[in-house]
Amino acid sequence: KAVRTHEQRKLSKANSDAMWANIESGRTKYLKIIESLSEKHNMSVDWMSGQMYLGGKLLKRNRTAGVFNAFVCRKMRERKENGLPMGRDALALVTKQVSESGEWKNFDSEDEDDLLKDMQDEKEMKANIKVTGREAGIDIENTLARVQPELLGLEKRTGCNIMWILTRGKISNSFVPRSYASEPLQTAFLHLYKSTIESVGMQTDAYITSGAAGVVKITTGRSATKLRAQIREVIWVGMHKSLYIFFRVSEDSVPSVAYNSYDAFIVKWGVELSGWTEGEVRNPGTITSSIGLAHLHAALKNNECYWRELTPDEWEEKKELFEQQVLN
DNA sequence: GTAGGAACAACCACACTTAC
DNA sequence: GTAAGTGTGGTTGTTCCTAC
Repeated sequence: KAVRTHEQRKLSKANSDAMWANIESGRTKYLKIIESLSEKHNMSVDWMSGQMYLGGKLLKRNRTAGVFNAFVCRKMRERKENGLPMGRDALALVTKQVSESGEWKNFDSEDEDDLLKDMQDEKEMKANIKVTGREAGIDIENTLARVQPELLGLEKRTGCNIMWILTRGKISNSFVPRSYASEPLQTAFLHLYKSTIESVGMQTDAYITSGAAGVVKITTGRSATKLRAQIREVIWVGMHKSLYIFFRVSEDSVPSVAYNSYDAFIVKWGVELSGWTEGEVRNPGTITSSIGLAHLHAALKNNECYWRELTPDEWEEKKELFEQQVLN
């Protein structure tokens, strides 16, 4: 067997080092671009990274376009140019017409090439520059479809046991959590933890995305506005009741809820909102996440978040703290 | 400062064929 | 057998703006 000379090894090492140095330098430039774009457009670095790594014309498509679709594409364009109504029924109508006429089957290969090229050009013109949940879901599906057979093969060859769990990163991700465990691992999970790998996956997903179990995604209506209104109402009614019960404050003299000067409000009235779920107490209008609103709404409905009277010691402590804050 | 609606963005359904 | 892909408008979710 030929052995590389000392010089050859040295040269190879130098080339390898240079390559990694270039890669690192490229990474640095890339990260700087991501950072500057996220700052410029006021988007998170995570979001911009997703767009940069996964989006644009490089976006992977696994299916080749067929002549049928290309012909539908051309017919739709002609329809638009002729000023015919488009609307959401237009595509259904055109696909039906194309299907019934069978015209698309009678092209020679040259015409077919033209059709496909036209559609390709159009696609290039309006390349998908945004990464959406759909793309992420497809990416996960395709990747797992490639990985899973490899893992099964590894199990067969070596006798090892494998399990994995894939969860969402945030509640708005549109793909579903999934998991896999080999047979012995499934049995072991059932005996040791009285739980299946699927349920562990689902629970983990719920914890990661919403921070607590039992949070249900809101899907109906203009929920944010409705929830905010309901939250405000429950808070106001609760405050009214507690001020009346504790201090006999009449309906006419009930203060408006001062979210922005909440500390001063506590010091003045000696009551506080206990069990607030979204950090510091603030105007529900500033809570932009629907899941955050749902959290708070559920807590108020379940009386986990409620108005309570401060004890004399607590009130005194709050007053002192507030005075110090004002002085500072 | 507060409340709520408007504007904007993202996602999905629709009929049909065919690549995978 | 399943789902991607063809274009548009309706629905849903988020952010911004205005009236009080």
